[in-house]
Order: sequence, then C-alpha cells, then structure tokens
Amino acid sequence: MSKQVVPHGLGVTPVRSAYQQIADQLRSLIVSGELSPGDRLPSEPELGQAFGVGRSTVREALRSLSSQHLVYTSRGVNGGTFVADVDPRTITAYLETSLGLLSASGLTVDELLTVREMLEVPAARLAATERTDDELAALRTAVEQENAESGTQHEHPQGFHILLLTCAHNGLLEVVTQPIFSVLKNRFLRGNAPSEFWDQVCLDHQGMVEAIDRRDADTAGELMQHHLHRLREAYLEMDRR
Amino acid sequence: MSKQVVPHGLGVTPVRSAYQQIADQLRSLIVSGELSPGDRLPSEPELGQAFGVGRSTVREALRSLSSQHLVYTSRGVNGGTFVADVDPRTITAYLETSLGLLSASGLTVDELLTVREMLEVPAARLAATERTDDELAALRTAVEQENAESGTQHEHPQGFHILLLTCAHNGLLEVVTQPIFSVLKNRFLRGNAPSEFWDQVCLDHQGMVEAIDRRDADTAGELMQHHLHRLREAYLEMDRR
DNA sequence: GGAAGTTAAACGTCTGACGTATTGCCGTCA
DNA sequence: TGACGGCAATACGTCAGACGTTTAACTTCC
Repeated sequence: MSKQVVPHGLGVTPVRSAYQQIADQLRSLIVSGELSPGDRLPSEPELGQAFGVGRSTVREALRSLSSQHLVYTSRGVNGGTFVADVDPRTITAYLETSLGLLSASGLTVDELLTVREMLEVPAARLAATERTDDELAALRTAVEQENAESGTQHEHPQGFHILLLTCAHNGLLEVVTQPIFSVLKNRFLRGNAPSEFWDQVCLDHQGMVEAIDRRDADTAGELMQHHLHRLREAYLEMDRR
Repeated sequence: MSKQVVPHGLGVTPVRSAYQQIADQLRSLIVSGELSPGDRLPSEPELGQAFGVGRSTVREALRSLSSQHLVYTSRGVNGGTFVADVDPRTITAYLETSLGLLSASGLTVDELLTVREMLEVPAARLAATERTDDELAALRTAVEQENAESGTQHEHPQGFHILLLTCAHNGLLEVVTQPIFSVLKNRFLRGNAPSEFWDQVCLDHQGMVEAIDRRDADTAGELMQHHLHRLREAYLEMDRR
C-alpha cells in the first residue's frame, strides 16, 4: 500500500516530543493566567530539572514560546525568561505574514476585499462619530500629504486608512483590518496604477475627511463604500493582467 | 500615556542573537516565496555549516519557525525540515489564544461585540444568498440539536454560528470571525445564563435558518443584528456581575 | 513475488563546557 | 561622604560530541 504523506503536521503524532510537551504545558500556564505578564520563569537549568530533561530541550521549548511572543528572555544577572504581555502589534504582524502566505495560495482578492468592506465601512462611520479633534487634524495632514505627492510614488496610501481605523477607537478593529489592508496593498500595488487612479483615491479620501469633520456617519460610510468599490474594480483589473 | 520602559522585546537589541538571525533569514526566504511549501531545507548539520553555527543554534531557529507554522519536521530517513503550507485553522488557533490574552487585559467586551457585528451581520446576508442545500440542511440539524438540548448545558452554541460562517464561502471571514466568537464564548459563557436566554437564542437561530432557506438576505441580516444586540445586553449584564 | 530483517539518514535529547551580557557589590580615591 | 571603576556572580547564548529513536529504503530469504 502506498503511504500517503501527511501534508503538514496535522496528522496526530503518536508521541509529542519533549520540547513540544514542555512548550504546551508552559503555554497553558500562561494562557490560563496562572502565570501573569512579568512573572519570571525558573532558570533554564531549573526548568530542565523540574521537567526531567536537558537544558537544550528546555531551550527549544522556550524558543517556541518566545516566537509566539508569549515569553521573552533577557541576559545577565537578574535576567531570565519572563511572561510577556500581549502587544496588539504582535498579532497584527503575525496576521500580516500569515494572510500574505494564504493569499499566495488559496485566498482570493474577492474574499479579501469583501471582508475589508465589512470592516472599513462601519469603521468610517465610527470614525465620524468617535474621532477626536487631534485625530481629525492627523487625517487632514495625511490627505494633504497624499495630494502633495500626487503623480509620484504614493508611498503612503496606508496612512489614511490606518489613521481612520484608529479614529474608530476599537483596538480589535485595528488588529484585524490592518493586515487585510496590508496584504492587498503588498499584493497589488506594484506601482503600476495610472495617475487618474490616484487622483480619484485622493478625492475619495478628501471627501471622507470632510464627512468625518461634520461627524456625518452616513456620508462617511457611503463614501468608503464607493471608494472600496472603485478599488475592487482596479484590483480585479490588475489581477487579470 | 504612561508606558513602561520596555513592554517586551521592542527595545532595539544591539545584536540579534544567532538563532534569531537565522530564523529571520529563513523566514524571509519562505514568505518571499523563494522557498515553496513542500520544499525541504538542508539537514540540521548542513544548515549549521552553511550559517557557520552549531547545530543547537540551528535547532532553536527551526523551533522558532515551526512554532509559527512556517516549517514542520519529520524524522527518519528522508525526514527533515520542510516548508509548511499555511492552514487557515492554524491562523484561527493563533488568533484565538492571542485575542484571549488580549481580552484578559485591555480588550473590552464592547470592542469584541462591535467587530463581531460588523462581520456576522454581512455574513448572515451572504449565507442567505450563497448557501448550498447541503449547508442549509446542516444548519437545520444544528438548530434542531440546540432545541433538543434546551434546558441542559448547551454545549454547542457555536455550531450554528460557525456553520453560518462557512455558508458565506469566504475563508478569510471564517478565519477572523471564529476566534472573536470563541473568545466571547469562553469569557462569558460560564453556564450561568438563564433558561429563557437560551430559548430566545434558539428562536433567533431558527428564524435565521428560515430566512436563509428563502434566500432572504435582508431578513437574515436583520435577525442577526437583533440577535447580536440581545447577546450584547446579556454579555454586558454578565460582565457587570 | 512478498514478507521479514537490516541499514542508514535525519531528527530528538543529553551532557558538559565555555563565551557573553548584565547587575550588584565593594573598595578606592577625590 | 559620594562617585567612579573593577570584580564577581548569575543566567542566557553557543558549541561540540555522543547516543537514542524514528522511518523509509534496501536486502534477503522463503
């Protein structure tokens, strides 16, 4: 019988290796809250003795946890391994690379744009009602900068959208939306968009800023919707080529 | 904005340790696509020689990558380390633990529910238009099961929502919505909800299934909206206690 | 030709050692 | 007295080598 190779680590492995088991145990201590951010784990030799394994094994388990940003280590006396407190930017970064890979195989532009609409249209509405004056000023600055570099590279089209997300005052919204935005940008903005495209983008952004200025949620939402529909067409166009 | 000195690894470290540098280099090879899923990396000793480091160091770098599900290893002859292909479930799992930790410190119920509404209301609309007959049948089954265990534990309230997400036929939507749902559930459903609450939930679900049966997106969306509003009140109520 | 045993490649783990960063102590000196 | 500078201790970082374990391929024998 021909053995089918498991695509990746999903098939249940008969025995989990020692470093995995140790990582699992420590992880569950952390996510369950038995270990709080800032807590210091025993030193590597102590952990090794506690689990009955060598230091190499402990270190591999710790590397595993630290790459998930659950712990971090520092050297020197009073150094050691500490439980990390979660940073939303960590999650954003992970999502960005993961979704980037997914989009390279399996994830369609349409799916990305659909979810982006679900999030950014309400975000624009929220921004209109929740924004502070400082944030409004920052939005204006971003749009002006976009206008200034009209015709050139447009290096920072993300400025506006990300600022708008912060205006909504919802950390989770930022965390999930920003990676989607980045993936779309990285995948399809290879600098080969016509100049009129960017002019229209600037106009859209400007209109939204004014609606947000007036705290006009309905208009802001509608403008975002139209804006994203235009983007969809442009992206699909680029995708065909 | 009182912030601690260095929350965690963000302060620039003068020198990145060897295993981090190696992990970084390999990671960028993978995300840039120079290494494709299924490709086999050189053996650990070979990598060590190539990078000019010891095998332990290479292994720590590989552990780092494997915990991010970028590579997986298998033993035996013809074993080795291979570039993994991304599995959406991996992302879902990571998001679930990360958001769980975030919700333990900093993320409010309100934020979670707001984003959930943004995603699930359109999802219900999509489900109504995009569902297949098989999926509709599965939804019916889930609701019937809920009704059957009315008054008992309600172990599987997630069945309905997750099935509904799959009906939308948008992988990204599933990936981001499911963790939000799970976090809310784990955090607030400690089995201390009154029986009438569950009865109402079942009614809501049933109404949605019927709307989805008729491919009535407007009604499905509205029902989901009302459903989530009711949940919001219930969650906030529980949160106060 | 098929089943059972052998082999070899690669990962998994351990041990011990040495390097290096960091901190705190402590003594010296102005 | 107080500040500066060096020493020591601690804990992570890295290396080298050895041995165990897993697994697929090869070999042998019936």
